[in-house]
Amino acid sequence: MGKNYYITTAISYPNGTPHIGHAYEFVCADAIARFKRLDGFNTRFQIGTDVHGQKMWQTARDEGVEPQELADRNSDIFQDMTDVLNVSYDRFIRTSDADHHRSSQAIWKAMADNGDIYKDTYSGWYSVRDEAYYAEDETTLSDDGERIGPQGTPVEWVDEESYFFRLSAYEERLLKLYEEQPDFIEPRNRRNEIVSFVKGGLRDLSISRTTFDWGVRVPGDEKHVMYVWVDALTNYITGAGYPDSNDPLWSFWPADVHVIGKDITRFHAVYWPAFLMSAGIELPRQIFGHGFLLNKGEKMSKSTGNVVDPFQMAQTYGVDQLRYFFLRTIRFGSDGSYSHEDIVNHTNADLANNFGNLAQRSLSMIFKNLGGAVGAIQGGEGGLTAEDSALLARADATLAQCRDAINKVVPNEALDAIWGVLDEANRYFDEQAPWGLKKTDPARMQTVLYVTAEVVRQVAILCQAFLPASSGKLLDQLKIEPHERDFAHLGAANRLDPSTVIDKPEGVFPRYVDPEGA
RNA sequence: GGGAGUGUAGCUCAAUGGUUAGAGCCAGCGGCUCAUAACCGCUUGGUUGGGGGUUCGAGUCCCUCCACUCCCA
Repeated sequence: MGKNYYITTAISYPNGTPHIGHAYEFVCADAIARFKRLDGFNTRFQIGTDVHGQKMWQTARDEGVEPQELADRNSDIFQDMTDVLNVSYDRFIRTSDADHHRSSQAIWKAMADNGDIYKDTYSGWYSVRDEAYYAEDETTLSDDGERIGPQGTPVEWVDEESYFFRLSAYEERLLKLYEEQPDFIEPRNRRNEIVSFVKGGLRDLSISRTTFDWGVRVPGDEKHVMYVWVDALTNYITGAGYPDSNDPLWSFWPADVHVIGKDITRFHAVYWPAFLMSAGIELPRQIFGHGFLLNKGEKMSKSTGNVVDPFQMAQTYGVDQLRYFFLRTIRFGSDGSYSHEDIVNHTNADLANNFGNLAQRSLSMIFKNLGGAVGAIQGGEGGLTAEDSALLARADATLAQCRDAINKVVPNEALDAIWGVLDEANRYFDEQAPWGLKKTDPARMQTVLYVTAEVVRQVAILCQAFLPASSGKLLDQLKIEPHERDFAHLGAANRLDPSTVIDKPEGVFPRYVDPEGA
């Protein structure tokens, strides 16, 4: 096994059902996880739900069910969605899991032992919906006399005993972290925001509540439950076996990257490293805050009714088609826009016409003219023309380009590189015109078909990270054994086996056609 | 109010201060017939948000204005 690689998404708050933004995050993280796995890393990928907090408690109460019941029901839907989207998680954690309670209590104790937790009285305005406290001057009175916070959500006065975390003591250490490890927060502009936030001064953080009991109990003081973010963030080390340093999973910590939405960067880039420093635990290597998906350039919200159901989208366009759209057309880290037209255009132009058709036209010729037998390159490697060699060299070089892109957490650039190969392969196929060679030089035709099939093989292997189901089907058609599908089988050292005999090929990327009357 | 960004072709986006600002999609023309109405070639398309400045040279740096986004208050 190769080096360890640990990647996580944020854990979703299952107060409602998943929306397309969740799907986007899961798919992008999955592409990276799959890529690392194929590239020989001993990879662990965690995803899950954050089921605690006052909001869940209240929603459950409103529905007349137990919080656990609500948590289970909605977490199931989130987990279903990750399965539908072919997301290859190793663990789907739920913060109600027993080991997670143990882990959260352990980190609490570690922080307390370090003298960073003290009990005091908290007085102030609290927004249940934001899970956040606000100062008086951050709130306003709405027209109907209700006090609302800066996000426009109602706040209520609370005056309760609470434990506090000495966040103020970590200001300098955090700034030092951002400076010494400039890629701790990516992309850059979010790093700048966090730096200026911390420079503005940090206040101690209220980290427990007594007004409800849905959460992880504070060790030694049962009437308190932990502030939801304390236990939520801890999920990342729970998944690595914390606090049991003998657990084999502990070798995965520190995580290589936490993939999160840009809205929760502060929790991950300020609170989380402070908690870990306090508890004496290594810090994750990187926090990557991705952008939001906009519907035709507009924010999605329940009030405008433009919220799209990811299950429905997967059904309509196909899972790999949806994954492709997310991964190719949006630079991870920037906001992205989607529309029906955009998705259809990319599905047809890139998947069906470019990749799908290249596979189909080359494999069909092999099936029809060679009885499915791929055959060897005529004359061995020395029999290759300059055009053949150039195309193969380009395909061979693609893995390195993809690695660069994945290490920068920009999958779209990996796909740009792959599609560059496909463009060239279509051009090559056209210029070589094997259908003309059929009569004039059948041996040459066979070499052209071999070279093209080899490029299709390499592209399909690379694409497994992004389009797992379709790529798998293509590799099936090429009779590539499961153990020959990782990245170690790319490049000149492992060409397509000349003894391969394929069956009648079938297209793996259908064109999207709008239903009649739509 | 303070701070950080963004603004480039109809659309989505590229361009260490350095030839004539590029690519994909869309559109138009031509070619091909292996293939999924697919593929290949060519073409149209730009006052780089406006104005000013620095420079031999500015999409890029500076000032200012406009529009939008985000963070903080």
